[in-house]
Amino acid sequence: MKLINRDVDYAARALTFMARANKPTVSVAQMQEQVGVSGPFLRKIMQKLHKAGIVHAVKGKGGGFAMARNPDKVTLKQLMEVLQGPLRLNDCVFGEKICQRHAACVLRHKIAGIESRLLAEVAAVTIKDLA
Amino acid sequence: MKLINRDVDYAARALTFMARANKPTVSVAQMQEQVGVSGPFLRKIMQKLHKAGIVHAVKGKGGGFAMARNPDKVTLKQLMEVLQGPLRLNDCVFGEKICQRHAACVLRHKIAGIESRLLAEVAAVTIKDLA
DNA sequence: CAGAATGATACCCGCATGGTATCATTAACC
DNA sequence: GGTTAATGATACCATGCGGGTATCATTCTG
Ligand code: FES
Ligand code: FES
Repeated sequence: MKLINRDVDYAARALTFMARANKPTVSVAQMQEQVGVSGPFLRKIMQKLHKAGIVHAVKGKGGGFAMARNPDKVTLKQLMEVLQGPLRLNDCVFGEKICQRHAACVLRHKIAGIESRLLAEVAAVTIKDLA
Repeated sequence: MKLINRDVDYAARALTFMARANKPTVSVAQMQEQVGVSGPFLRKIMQKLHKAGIVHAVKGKGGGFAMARNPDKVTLKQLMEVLQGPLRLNDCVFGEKICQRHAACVLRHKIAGIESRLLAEVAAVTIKDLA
């Protein structure tokens, strides 16, 4: 089981790079070597971050990306939500509709507790912490 | 992201069923309806639990499975380890060999902390709790 | 207008997950 | 001893998805 996937991992590195760079904009070309991933792939990730409002983008020559908020306002949890969907550990293997046990299911209850504590932990990690 | 997969889910239900049944052995045929899964599939799971020493098995007519330990000695963590491998949240996306940053990587550090706390939580949930 | 950058999308591929089928083995019961 | 009911072992299949590439459109600078 992986807590984070590659998208999140690369995003975290790209953002820490940007946070340290302290330039108005950083292009994918400038980041890709440090981050260790191909250009097109990193672009796709950055585009998602852009749509989510975590970075803003400047098109055209001399353009690139820049953080839209302070590094201590971007959490690992946010990246996970944007790049791999909301964290739902306690997904019932059956659809909720089908499963009659859903409300009473003890296992699901236990896992829900674990999930909420885990969420608090990933929400506490910010880009600033990583940079 | 799923914390547990179907195997673990079904195993948990089958074991709680067995814990409540309080019979010398329980056959797959007796469990499959309650657990809500096809016979062959449940058998495969039970066989893994058997290899892992969590249940013991009695072959032949009138046979079946029984818990090898007390329900409060079987944890969710054990089931996860047996049925979906050890929990390693902080798997580096690169191989450890390749990745120079590995030792220093702050993200990996943070995740390692989260992982150890999560492990403690799943180790605290036992079949007895579910039954 | 040319070139450098992102935006949007479509496609591809390998593999883990989830599930089925088949045959072998063992034990109970008549 | 033969039949039947159970597990043991294994091989097979299928589908989704994570991870990655390719392509074209758009926008800005100079
Ligand atoms: S089985 Fe659906 S919630 Fe427990
Ligand atoms: S990138 Fe390999 S450990 Fe951080």
